[in-house]
Amino acid sequence: MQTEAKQLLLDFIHQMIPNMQVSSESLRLIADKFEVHNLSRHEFLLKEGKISGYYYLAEGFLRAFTFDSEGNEITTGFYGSGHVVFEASSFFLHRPSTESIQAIHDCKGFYTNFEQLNGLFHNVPAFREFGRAVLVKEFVRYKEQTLAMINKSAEARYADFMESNREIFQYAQLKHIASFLGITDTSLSRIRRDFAKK
Amino acid sequence: MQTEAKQLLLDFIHQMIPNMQVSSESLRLIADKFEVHNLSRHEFLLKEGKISGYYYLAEGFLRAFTFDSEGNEITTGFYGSGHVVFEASSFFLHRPSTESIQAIHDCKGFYTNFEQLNGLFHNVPAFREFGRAVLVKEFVRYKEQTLAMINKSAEARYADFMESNREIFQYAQLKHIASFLGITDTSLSRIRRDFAKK
DNA sequence: GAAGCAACTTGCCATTTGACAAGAAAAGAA
DNA sequence: TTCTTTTCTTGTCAAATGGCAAGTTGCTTC
Repeated sequence: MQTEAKQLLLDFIHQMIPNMQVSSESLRLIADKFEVHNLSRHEFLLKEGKISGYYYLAEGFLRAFTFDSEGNEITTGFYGSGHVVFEASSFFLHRPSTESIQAIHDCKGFYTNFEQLNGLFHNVPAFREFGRAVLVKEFVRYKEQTLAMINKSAEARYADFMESNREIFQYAQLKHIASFLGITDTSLSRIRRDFAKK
Repeated sequence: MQTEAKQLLLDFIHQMIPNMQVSSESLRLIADKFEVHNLSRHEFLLKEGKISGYYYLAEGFLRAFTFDSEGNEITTGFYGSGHVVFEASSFFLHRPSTESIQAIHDCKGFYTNFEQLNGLFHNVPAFREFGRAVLVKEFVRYKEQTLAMINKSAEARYADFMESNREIFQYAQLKHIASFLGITDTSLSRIRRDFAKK
């Protein structure tokens, strides 16, 4: 069902492994193991304490967050269309997640779990390559994000965020962007005031 | 040369993919692509601006660091024996590293680069699985480390670090541990004073 | 061993940052 | 639409944190 909608997923797979031929039989096997999963704004893809699945986000925006030692909600990531979204520790170790992931805009995508994904790795060689490419992409992305927290000032991180995430910036709340940048909403407000002056 | 020394590497590979049979021919291929690489204390495995390789640390201790926007050195990771050490962004994207990696104790290990590793992935199927396992392990490790920075207080992170890294704690300088924990050496000193009181 | 250097601790002070609160603006519900 | 709730901004204030400097300890090197 909804196989035509899954074309988005198959296109994405092809795009992640451009050098590999994938038979239509393999594509069918892959599409079968993902199910259409849409979210409306504020709905959760993953709740703290649950075990993360593997979600290809075809359309919409998501936000991951956790809590600091004083109980403040801290945003750990934003995701736009074209990303595979999962919480690595929870997904690979089958452990309860300390992060939650929530839609900040209506989302369309395709969902699967560890077992199904492992089955595909086993049965569809080209899909292993896809899995590896996703892993590399997300690891690199996460390292760059965390290193920027060290290397750049809050002002610079804010400027970069606005610049390279124009779309997400439209939908995310400022308080969520603030905690993502490692500051409070108060401080972000002051940074924005100073930016506006120039 | 030094093939007998490389047994440590081969043992490690076997341990990372316990369910797979690897022919002795394959093992030879793998061992050939790694070269023995030892470091004395204070020597660099990777310098900022260079492109990261792939290093299996058989013995010794390493420290990764970068600089914040005010020029302070910030330690981003410690590594003990049994770890594969590389800077993900630099290694996978062939880009100059923003981190440096330095020995904090004499090290023995085995080194290779992206091209050699890719060749192995191509020629030795079981090694692909090893590469994937390493990637998962390091990604999970890094996520847990960065989430702990949010979820736990500096005191708790210090207690955890002492508890689960007794060996590294022996060799690492307190100022390096301090920046790893996200605080200054001054603050760590005060935390230690308070810990000692109880 | 002695001298020199680096690491660690501690006190004092300045500054940044966040907490809190009040008001304005925007978004959502009825 | 109007009412209600949430978000955002801005001010004041308090507190945590870091910078700096001095003193001590412990390594290293000659």
